[in-house]
Order: sequence, then C-alpha cells, then structure tokens
Amino acid sequence: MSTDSTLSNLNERSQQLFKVLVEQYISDGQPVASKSLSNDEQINLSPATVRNVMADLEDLGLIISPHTSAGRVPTAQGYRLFVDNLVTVKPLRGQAVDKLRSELGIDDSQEALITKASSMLSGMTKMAGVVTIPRREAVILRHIEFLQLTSNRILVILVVNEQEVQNRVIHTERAFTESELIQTANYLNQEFMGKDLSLIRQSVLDSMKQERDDMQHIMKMAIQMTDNVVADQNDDDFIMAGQTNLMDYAEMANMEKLRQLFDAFNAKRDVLHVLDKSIQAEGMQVFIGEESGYSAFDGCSVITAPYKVSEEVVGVLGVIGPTRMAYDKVIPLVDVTAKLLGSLLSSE
Amino acid sequence: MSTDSTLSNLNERSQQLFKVLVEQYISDGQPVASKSLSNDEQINLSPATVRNVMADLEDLGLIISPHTSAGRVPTAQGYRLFVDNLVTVKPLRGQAVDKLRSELGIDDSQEALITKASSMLSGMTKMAGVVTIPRREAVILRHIEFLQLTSNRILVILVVNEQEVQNRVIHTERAFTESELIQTANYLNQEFMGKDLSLIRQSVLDSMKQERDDMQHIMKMAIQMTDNVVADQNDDDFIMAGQTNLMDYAEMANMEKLRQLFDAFNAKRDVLHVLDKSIQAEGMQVFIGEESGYSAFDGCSVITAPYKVSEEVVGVLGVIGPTRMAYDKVIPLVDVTAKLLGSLLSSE
DNA sequence: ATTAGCACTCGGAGCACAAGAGTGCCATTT
DNA sequence: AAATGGCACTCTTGTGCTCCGAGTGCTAAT
Repeated sequence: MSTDSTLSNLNERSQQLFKVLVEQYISDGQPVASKSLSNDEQINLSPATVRNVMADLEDLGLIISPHTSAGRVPTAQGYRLFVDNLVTVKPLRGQAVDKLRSELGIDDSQEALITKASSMLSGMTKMAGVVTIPRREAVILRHIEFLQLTSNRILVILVVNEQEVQNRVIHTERAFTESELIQTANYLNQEFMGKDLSLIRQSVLDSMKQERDDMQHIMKMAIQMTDNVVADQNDDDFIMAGQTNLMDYAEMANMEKLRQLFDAFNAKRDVLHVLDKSIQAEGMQVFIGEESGYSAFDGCSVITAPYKVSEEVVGVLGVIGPTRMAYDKVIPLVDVTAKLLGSLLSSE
Repeated sequence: MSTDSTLSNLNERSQQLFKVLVEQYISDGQPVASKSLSNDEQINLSPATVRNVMADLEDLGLIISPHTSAGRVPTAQGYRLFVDNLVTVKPLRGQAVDKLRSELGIDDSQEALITKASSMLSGMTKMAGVVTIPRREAVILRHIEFLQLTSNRILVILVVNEQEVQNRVIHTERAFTESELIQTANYLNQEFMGKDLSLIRQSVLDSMKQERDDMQHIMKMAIQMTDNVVADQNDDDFIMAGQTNLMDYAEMANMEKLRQLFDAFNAKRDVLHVLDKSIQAEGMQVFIGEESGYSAFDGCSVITAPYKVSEEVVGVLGVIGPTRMAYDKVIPLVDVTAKLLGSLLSSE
C-alpha cells in the first residue's frame, strides 16, 4: 500500500496527531502515551479521544504498542508516511551553509574533499557519514607510457582525465627493446590522446591487422589494461566516517545486529547497492529500516543525495543512522552538503 | 616487579598449578575453582591444598577472585608471567604452514599480499589482524617523467623501487615547452636512475649552479616532490581486518569500552605506536591489557612480530584480541605469518 | 463526536528465600 | 611439616511473590 493511499484514509486531525506523535518519539525515544499527546500545545483533545485516534492509526499499521501498558511507537510504515508527507524540514540558515562551505573548502585535493565531506556529515549528525568517490562517464586518455622492469615485465603508466595516474604491470612473452616500447607509446599517444578509453579499445582492435605480430601483442596487453581501468572506475568505492557514533544509540545495543551492520559496512557491497538506488533516482532518498532490502539495515535509516559535477551526477553522499533520527534536520543537511560538494568539485 | 623475580618466589608446584589455572581459564572463560583444578589430571592435590596455593598466588598478584564464592581469574600480571615463562606454544605443523603459504601466495601485488595477510590473521584467530605497509629505507628512482597539464601545471610521475608509481602536480611560474620537459626528464633519468632519492636531492642541489635559471626552477620543484615521497613513506599506515570479530567476545560486551577500542583503530595513532614498539624491539612482542600504555587497549592483548624483506625489518604484523586468548596457538601463528610474508615479499 | 470513568493488562522494582559454588581456616592425619 | 577433611561463612544466581504505576480499551454519559 502506498503512503498516499494511507494518507487519504486520514483526516487532518489524525495526520496532525500522528505527526506530533512521531516528533515526540524522535525527540524522547520513549513510547508516546495518549496523555502526553493530549498535553501537547498543538493538540486540544482529551486523552480518551487521542486513544481513539491512536487505535485507528494502529489499525492502519502506522504505529504499534510494544506492550499493553506502554505508549505507541511509529512503525517503519509510519516513518515512511512521516518523511514523505508530514515532516517539516528546517532549512539551514545561510550562515550555517557558509560555515559548512568554509570548513569544506580548505582542502583542495579531491580525495581530501570527499573525506572531509564524509566526516562532516558524521560530525554534524553524530551518525555515520558516507560519500562515494566521484565517477565520470568518460575516461579520457592523456598519456600512455611503457617502462621495462625485467625482460618480460612491463610497467604501463596511464594518465587519464585531468591528473589521475593509473599503473599496471603486464607480462609479455618476449623481451621488447627500449625503442620498440617508445615507438609503441608514441603511436598510441599520437593516435589516441584526448580520446575516450572505451573508443580506443575498439579502434585498436580494428587497426590490428596492419601491425606487426609482437606489436599486436603489446597493444593487446595495453588494451586489456584500459579495460581494467574502466572496470576499476565502475567498481566504485565510498569513504565512510563515524561508524562508531552508531554505538552510542540505545537502539543499536544489540551486539548481534550491530555486528551485522558493521560487517555490511566493511563488505561495502550492500551499502553500494543502496547508494546506487539513489544515484539512479537522481534525487534525495530516504530508506527506512529493511526497506532497503538488506536485513543488516534493519533499525537503520539511510538518507542520501546525489551530487553533480558540471550538471552531471557523479556520486552520492548520505548519512546512516538509527530509524529514530531527526529527519527534519538531517534531510536538509544532506541536501546542502551534496550541493556544496558538487560545486566545490566543479570549481576544482 | 619483573616477572622473573615473581617467578623465583614460586616453587615448581605453584608454577604448574598456575599454568593449569590460566590454561583452563583461557579455554572456559569461567573463574577456576580449587575443586576443578584438583580434578585436573596434571594435578594430584586435594582442593584444600590447591586453595592454599591459590591464596599464595593471589598474594603475589597473579590471580584474583571476582567475588568470594567464585574461582580465580588471572590478572594482567599473571598473564604476563604466563606468556613470558610458562606458555608452551604449539608450533604449526609443516602442512599447516604450506596451506598458509599457498593461500597467501596466489596474489602478486604487494598491496594484495598485505591485505590477504591481515585477513588471514584475523580469519585464523577469529580476532582482528593488522599488518603495516612495508617501509623501505632506500627509495630507488627508476624513472621520472613530466607531463604538461595546463600552461603552468605539470604532472610529475615518479617510478620508484620495483613498481611503485607516485605522482604529483606542481605549479610553475612560466610555461615550459614539450621539449624542455623531455630534456629535463632525460637529464634526470640519465643522471640518477638507480640512485636513492635522498642522495639525488643532495646532488641536484650541488649541481644547480650550472643550470639555466628556469631549468633550476623545475628541478627544484621535482626535488621538493621527492621530499614528499620520502615523507609519505614515513607516514606509515596499516591494514586491519576482522575488527568486527571482536564484537563476539563476552569480555567486549561493554559498548563504552568497545567504542573506545574501535575509535583507537580508526584514529590509527595509538595502534601505530604500539606496533612501532615491536619494530624497535625487532622480535615478537606480547602486550597485555593496558601495558601498552593506552587505556583503549584495556582488556585486550596485542601480539606482534616484525617481518623482514631481504634481512631488513620493513614492517610489523599482529593480532589484537581479548586478553583471554589462546596464546599457545596465536603466538606461533603470528610468528610464521611474519616469516611467510617476509619471504613472499622478498621473492617479488 | 467527545469525554469521563473504570476495569484490566503488563512491565519493572523490590523483597525474601533457597540452592549452589567456593572460599578460608582449623583441626587432624600422614 | 605438609597435605587434607571438615565446616562455617560469603556471595551470586535464580525463583516466586507482591505491589505499583503507566497506559490502554471499552462503555456510558454529555
């Protein structure tokens, strides 16, 4: 059932009451009682009436009672409805944005910037921050160079894009002379500098017939290598910070679950998969609890936003924390950080 | 008080009894009672006699009773005596060594080898494994290359040692022509290939007067860069695996302490400092509990061994786990792994 | 439609009690 | 003199019990 259809089952009053309930639970961490809601300024209803409404909300699956004599707690479905339709985010004041920008701006290398962004996210939220390494679609060859290590091991150095250097050792069947290597490198540089690696691959395969046999061999090797480089780009990675912050939350006290979560962080695969959903959606995403499809994230929410370098989405960043988190503050923070990081990376 | 002087206060029987007590505690995790020791095959004493001996051991500070009606548990001091003088390590069978070697041997890059060693240590022990990145004293220049990025930004590519590639961007005041750069690179390569970076630094400074002014500038830049490379080498790092294994131990159930430990792992500084002690001692080391000097390691032991590449100590590896660990098995494992890693790195 | 009232349920704290595990010490044995 | 059996004592652990407070659900009254 979509949250919209659930929403249509709720009148204004129920929505308001539900909203206050969730906000109160998020701030206190205690199940919310009818009396406590009734006391709230925004609600002018007796406890009994509140109870009636809460019973409805429970029937809709939005809240649940841990046991008979406790208040109510939002369910995953409840959080969903809350973040999609009810939460009133508190945009950051311009001043705060400036502060973020200046903190982020002092580093200049891309790597340092990413790391800083991640630890800022974790520092501001007291949860875990995560930022993917930016991935650019096109990988432009700038320069290629061969260097003989031993008689049949050649170091290939590849400079791509602005200033990324990649290197690999390839093994060859026969020894090549210095000049052969230089010649091959010159050929490749003349022919392909400034072109996209994946295009080069095709071109070299096409032109192979015209080359001498062993030249073909080394070219083939070089191509294989460019393959790896492209693969490396796809096999993307992320920088995480503040995992240990999560250990402070009462809801993470279960060591078994916590371990599963940390294992998932280390394995990276599941985290990447969740982040990937966000990059595809091209907008802010909030994953609540097991919604993400991974049991390790049970009890956690992941808030993500893609970031752009010159109009193109190149990565995602976000925050991972307990489902019970201050969505109203975290959502705008993630949003702003994504924009800041994008603009700083673009201006580099 | 040294463990040796404590040892001289103990007769053969007390030592034996203490040893059995520690072994039993390590295997069960429960305080050891007099009756339980009395039942042990190796001990032919009544519970009452055992109690008398245990009282002595307690006076010496080797064991302690958590409360009146519980057995005894080794103190940090007790563990110290145990590992220094009493533990009988069980050397790995040759077969097991072969298995380790073959598992370690399939990777070929240095990075992969280190990572694998770390995860092997953690996998075999179910604790956390750690391996420092090897640091070599000499950094031999193999090849240098300049590549113009924009009019005043030059990418310097440096190949050092066997196949390490380092790169930096340097900013210059004026634009250089392609041929100037090639000429400079050729000069440096001809003159210094195969020499140690720190020597090169001196040489270039000496020969500077004879060069043209702007050539001097670019050379100066290049030298500054070699400086950084050497500094990078010193700013050493380690690869850790299996931290989450530690979450399974009952003695780590305290979230507060566990967090401190994990924070220490992430900060790296304290871990590096402990590992450094081992590299200086040039032999296997066992740090027990807070002995290491860091309160975060309270309740943990660190077992380390330096590893050598061609007779020179270049790094340390080890295992971090609860003080209550199977020293008899872990010690030889760390020892063998250090030797294996050393020999595999040497043969690369 | 809202609310007051009331019976009911459940969890948690507090207490007493018994059982069990171990010890320390003393008197006895070897 | 060393080793041991015996025994009183201490402390933890588990269990059963009661009581209290918090909160609900339902019903009848407004």
